[in-house]
Amino acid sequence: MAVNYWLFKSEPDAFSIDDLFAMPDATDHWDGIRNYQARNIMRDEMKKGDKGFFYHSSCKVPGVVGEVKIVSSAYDDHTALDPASPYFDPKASAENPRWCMVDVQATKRYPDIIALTVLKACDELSSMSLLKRGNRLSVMPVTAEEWTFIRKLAR
DNA sequence: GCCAACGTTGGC
DNA sequence: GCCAACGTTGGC
Repeated sequence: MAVNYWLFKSEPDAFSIDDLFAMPDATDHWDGIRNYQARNIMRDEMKKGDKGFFYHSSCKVPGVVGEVKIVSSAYDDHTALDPASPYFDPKASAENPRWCMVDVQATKRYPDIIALTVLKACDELSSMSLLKRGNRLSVMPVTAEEWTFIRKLAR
């Protein structure tokens, strides 16, 4: 099956690409997704071997900062069951965990951020999910064309 | 810190 | 099942 491409948003103050690189094997689980659309994407469409951009949001210069590889398919997000976790969901249970996550491994950090303003200026990306008005999904699909084009912007 | 856009909740 | 109220996201 062909490799699919994704974009993972994260607030760098909470979890940046450097934080991911600092983990053993530069790998961590992408927990805390509490949006059904994003969950369904992870659960139903993401698979091991897929690739993704790491995107920094809600910060001084939002944009794509590097690349990750998906190293596991989706499994239960245990943080939903942990009352001490900020991602605790009282409606989740062991029988119905509700939420899931995948494991991602950082593979590349771009020397310079590819800023959102730069992406917006590219006609080639005019239909990209990330740039659609009002889009707030924290995990979203990227087409092969967009993947190739954006990678070329990295130095 | 503001605000537009969107998702979720809960009363009816 | 509708919809108003509320909470969250995220760029600016």
